[in-house]
Amino acid sequence: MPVQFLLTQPQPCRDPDCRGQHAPAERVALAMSLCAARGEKLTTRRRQVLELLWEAGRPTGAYELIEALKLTNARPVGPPTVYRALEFLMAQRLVSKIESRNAYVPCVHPERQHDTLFFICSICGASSELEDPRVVQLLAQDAADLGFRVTRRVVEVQGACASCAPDGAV
Amino acid sequence: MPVQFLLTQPQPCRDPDCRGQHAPAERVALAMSLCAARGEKLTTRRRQVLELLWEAGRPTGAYELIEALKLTNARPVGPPTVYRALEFLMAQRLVSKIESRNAYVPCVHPERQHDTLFFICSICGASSELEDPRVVQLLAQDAADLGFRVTRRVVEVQGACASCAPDGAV
DNA sequence: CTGCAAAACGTTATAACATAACATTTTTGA
DNA sequence: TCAAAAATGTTATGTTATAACGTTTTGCAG
Repeated sequence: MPVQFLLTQPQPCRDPDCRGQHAPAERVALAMSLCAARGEKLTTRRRQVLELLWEAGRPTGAYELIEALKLTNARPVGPPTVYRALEFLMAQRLVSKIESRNAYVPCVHPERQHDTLFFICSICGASSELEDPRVVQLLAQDAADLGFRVTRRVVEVQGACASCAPDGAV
Repeated sequence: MPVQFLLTQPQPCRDPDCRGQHAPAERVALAMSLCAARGEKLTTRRRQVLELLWEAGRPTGAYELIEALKLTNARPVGPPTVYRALEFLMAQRLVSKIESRNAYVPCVHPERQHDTLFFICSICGASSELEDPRVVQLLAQDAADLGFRVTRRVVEVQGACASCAPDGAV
């Protein structure tokens, strides 16, 4: 059983090893404790951004986050504020960027070392996160053959999800 | 022998099955004949863009291409012109976009069905193209498990290439 | 060859994504 | 309590990409 499913939003989590909670509040609570353990500060701004990503349930652009923050904050929030929050959250592995969409998603299991693949539906926009150590292993091997030192993997599979293109459909 | 090397620029091509030519002019000639066979038109503009990508030898941004085209064309060339050329070249599988860099590279073996991986050096900017059917196979399997219909794969490994981080170096 | 329709390309403007530079506020710890 | 460091705010601008529409070129039927 080499593969673990980690659907971003639709609950419940299909990962058989997963014992965690899945509502946004619980996701954020986990993030808080992880940051505390690391001596990092999950400030209000950063927490707001993470909450918005969990609530969105799909890859979300930075400017969508800015608009959302303007609704709940007295003063408007500028792009650098959001980009700095995203930078922090990515450094803490709480969030990943979907490069092929210029959008951001919260990481399902930030407590793990994660080298995840993303399956992104071009129709509904949803993304599924997946861990597959076999892919990581192959890429490591290919990199080694090239004498290449890996720092980051971007694996984004685009297409139509099960809901949008059920079974035999085109 | 499941893996084939396809270095973007440094010649010769390390693919043992490769019998083709590697200079930009020959790359473009191959592209011409492929388009002709498909009933597609590799017009002057499109050819210019493809030539520039081959000459660059590394992932190149659209606005770099625009600047380069201004040097060799009487009238300035606008962004839509270059983006349309890139769109065509990508549809013909003559060019790929490196999503994590917002840059474009020519495809080494456009005559093949290619599902390639890219290894991109963060230091020198060079990219290596690689075919690994095993990775494609694993992603297909993961997609099937999710009921996901694949239309495009983005696999971009970032790090340091052999030249920039030789052997034991950090 | 002519003229029409489709394709390609040009032009202008603007949308979408991201960061540089510097001021202000908040937090931390001596 | 105060100084230094971290975080955030503010303004401006850089970078990447596309919408909308006009013009030129191409393919082809008549």
